[in-house]
Amino acid sequence: MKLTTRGRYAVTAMLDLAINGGKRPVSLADISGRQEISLSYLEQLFAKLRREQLVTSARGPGGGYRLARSGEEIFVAEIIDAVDESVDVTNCQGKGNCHQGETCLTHHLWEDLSGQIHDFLSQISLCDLMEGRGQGRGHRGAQPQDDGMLQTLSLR
Amino acid sequence: MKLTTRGRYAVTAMLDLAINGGKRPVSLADISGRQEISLSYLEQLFAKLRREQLVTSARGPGGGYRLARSGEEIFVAEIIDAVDESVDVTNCQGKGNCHQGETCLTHHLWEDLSGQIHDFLSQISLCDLMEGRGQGRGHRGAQPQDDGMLQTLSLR
DNA sequence: CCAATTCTTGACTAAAATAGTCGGGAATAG
DNA sequence: CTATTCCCGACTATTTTAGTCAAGAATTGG
Repeated sequence: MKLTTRGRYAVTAMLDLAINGGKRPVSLADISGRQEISLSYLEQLFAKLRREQLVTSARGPGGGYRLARSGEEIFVAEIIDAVDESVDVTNCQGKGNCHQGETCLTHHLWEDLSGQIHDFLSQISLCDLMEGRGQGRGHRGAQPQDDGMLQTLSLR
Repeated sequence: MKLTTRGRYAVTAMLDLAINGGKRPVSLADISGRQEISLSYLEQLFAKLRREQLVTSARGPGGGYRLARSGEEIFVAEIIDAVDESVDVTNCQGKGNCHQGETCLTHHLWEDLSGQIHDFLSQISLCDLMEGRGQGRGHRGAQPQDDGMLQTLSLR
């Protein structure tokens, strides 16, 4: 798992698609204009998103992209995975050249940690983002004093 | 918030410090050897970690670095923040040039999302990582079939 | 005091990733 | 037809990452 501006672009574009995509597909030119992302760069991102079956495309006038599934079924982790190839944690995998197991230990720890972040982002759907809160289906019962999306996540 | 190999290096190094640092400080040369990270690169990272008061240093023979606090009180988010300056989400901040509020909307959403990841990583301490599980103080009661650190995080 | 050790700092470099450009296509709606 | 839009590959500029080098300051052990 990796978290860069590229992933942000992709999430932003998908969110734009979720918001502005009704009956008709949305053209990249539109997204480019609204989100101020270079058109050609969007093309590259959407090539990947399409390969991962997160969007479908339609050519010709009035064409564009639409979400391949409903916003509830598309999760942030999928989007980031599609465009950001994950970091390689591989210094010593398989080769057994890690002396006292130290290197392998920390590698596994990191893998586990990024796995947890991944799981976390797998619970936040585009729909959750649209509704203005990010905690997805791992919900806590709504508190009375909930004030939108800026509360912290509770992990109880 | 940003998540790159650089942050991984820092977490790994801090973990090494937590594991191998008892009474005596640990030299960067040692960490470099164990974790296979270039010494000079470690120096740069530790300069930042020191500035953020996550470690203390001692010069001279037998010198090195030690954690500034106990492992329970140092959280992954702090480490990553110290070395990875966060991404700038700023396309239109303040200037009010975001037309229908669209751009600002997604920017805020992203800020919130990365804020949540930040909060999440703020709950995982070095100690948690050492003990072989990453879920920090937001713990669930230990299940009988818990098998180390590779279980997924439960968000119930 | 001396010498080896270790941190401290800054400047520099190489390699990789990111962001963006360009030009030519192919499909398709009107 | 033709304008629109996706599609694709190659190319480039910029930034970030990772690593190098060199000089210097503090400190410990002998």
